[in-house]
Amino acid sequence: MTSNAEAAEIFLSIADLLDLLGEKFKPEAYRRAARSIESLTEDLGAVAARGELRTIPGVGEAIAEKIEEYLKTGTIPYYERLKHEVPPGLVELMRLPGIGPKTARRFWVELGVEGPGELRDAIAKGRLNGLKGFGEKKIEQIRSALGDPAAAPKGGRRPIEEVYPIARGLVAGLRKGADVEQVEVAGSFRRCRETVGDLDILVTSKDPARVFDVFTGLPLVAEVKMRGGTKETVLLQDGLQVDLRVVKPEEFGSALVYFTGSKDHNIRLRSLAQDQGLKVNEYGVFRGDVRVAGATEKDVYASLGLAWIPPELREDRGEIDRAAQGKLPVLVAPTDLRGDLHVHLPPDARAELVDRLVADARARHLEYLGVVVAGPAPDGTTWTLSKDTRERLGTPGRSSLRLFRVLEVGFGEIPPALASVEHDYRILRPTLAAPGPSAGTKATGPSLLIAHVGSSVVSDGRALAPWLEVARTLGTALEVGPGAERLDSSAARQALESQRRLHLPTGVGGPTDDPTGAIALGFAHRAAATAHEVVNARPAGELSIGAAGPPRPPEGRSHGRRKARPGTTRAA
DNA sequence: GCCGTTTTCGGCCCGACTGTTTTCAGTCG
Repeated sequence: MTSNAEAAEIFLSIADLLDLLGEKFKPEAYRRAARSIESLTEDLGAVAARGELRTIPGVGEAIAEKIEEYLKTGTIPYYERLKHEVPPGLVELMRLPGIGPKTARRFWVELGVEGPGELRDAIAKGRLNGLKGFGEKKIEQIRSALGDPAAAPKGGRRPIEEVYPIARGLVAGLRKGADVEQVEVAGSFRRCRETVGDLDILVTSKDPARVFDVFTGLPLVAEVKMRGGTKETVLLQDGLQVDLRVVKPEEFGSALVYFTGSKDHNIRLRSLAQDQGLKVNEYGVFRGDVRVAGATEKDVYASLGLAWIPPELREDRGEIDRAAQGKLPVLVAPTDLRGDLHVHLPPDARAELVDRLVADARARHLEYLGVVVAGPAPDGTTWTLSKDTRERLGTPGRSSLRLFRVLEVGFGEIPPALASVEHDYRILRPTLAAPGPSAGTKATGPSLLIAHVGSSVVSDGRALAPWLEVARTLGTALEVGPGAERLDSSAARQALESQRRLHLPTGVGGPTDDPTGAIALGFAHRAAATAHEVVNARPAGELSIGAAGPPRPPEGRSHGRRKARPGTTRAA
């Protein structure tokens, strides 16, 4: 069994091992290839079958060859060889905070230390004393990293929906307590990646010291790891690391670009700048010593001849070329959403709850709601909305809000208990088993279907394919957003590539701090979805879920495909 | 190892911070 994720893992491991062997540029080359492979929307095998491995950014002759080996045999001889050269414990050492490849390598070469246990011994025996570059503090730092496994997680990403309320809380705390002008959470959080490793918060303020004081005093903050003049790093109580940076107003835009990333996007921006005789860093865009942009992101991109690029697209997947050509897609905006076809109410919903839902929908200028009137309860039984609730929903007063009745069912026959429930639309909630050949064929009838497919099913590109086929046959849209039952952004991109429309949940009627709607929109942006490709961006009278127009090509490098050099088959 | 529409060789992002340093190396993001 091979997979993109596993291949990416292997290349990351190769990079670590090369680091430990003291290689200079190869590790970064392997990491870049790993990042590209990981963000691929297509199975590596399929790319290889077309002979297009080398169109993947960062994949050249040598790595393409290794991918072929991996696909054929499930392993890479070069990797196996490296593993024999480097003791496995060294990789563990390198993952400890404060120890990088150079330091781990020195322990290995100079002290014969091959892992955490041996390093602990070496420290206890005083073998680090007198070693050049190792003073008391450094040794103590390493000792505590070795003794404290909780200090180890350099990695450990968590789902964005989990981090969302934390980020909001921190921003609110800063706004309330300190004299801050602009505040923005950057990093992969801003790009709305499915998982977030840490938070990067940028602020402008006339009083940085006060900002740090306020921040340190926030209840969520457990420990200050580092504090300088412009930057503070803290650990929250749950272990999440947060970097706070105070920047000057004239630098805010360039800092935001820089810290929003992605890394590959930034690298490409800089090389584009170099071509134009410009230099980009977090302080601005410079021609010589003259700042030509920096205060806003728009200025920064404009100074490079680019349209502003939405954060969710900044992954070096051709967005920079598109921005240069003025061909960026117009992404679906919150104001494009005209309804929400997937709203749940408990069967015994109190009147206030129903009224609040309707009021919230109006406040958001939604034109219609699809309320689930019947469906499966968590205990496996079925439930239907109470008569009271239905009547209350059915009398939206003078508002023009239109209501649809939605039935939520699995694939196949409608259960007898629900057969008599009147409905306008259906939501299909597939079981986690792969759909069979005849799955869903009975689910015809009312015009509009939304599949509620688990991303646990679809996280692997190949597992999604049969679902997309079913969705195509039935003409359903697919719901995108956070949580195990919706498509993540990569699955959403594939759905769009197979001409499916998306449904975006809005969180209407839910708690005000519910991030579902914002994250769903972010995922849709990562998939480069336009309003035309979102079913609930259509007016109530024109709801149709069929194909979203002409097929879109898979994303990739847009700047021409490089031809493989003939006759230069050099090994790594 | 990758990359390039001025390059097939010679670059490879770059700055803050820390600790150990009389000028810098390593880590981190």
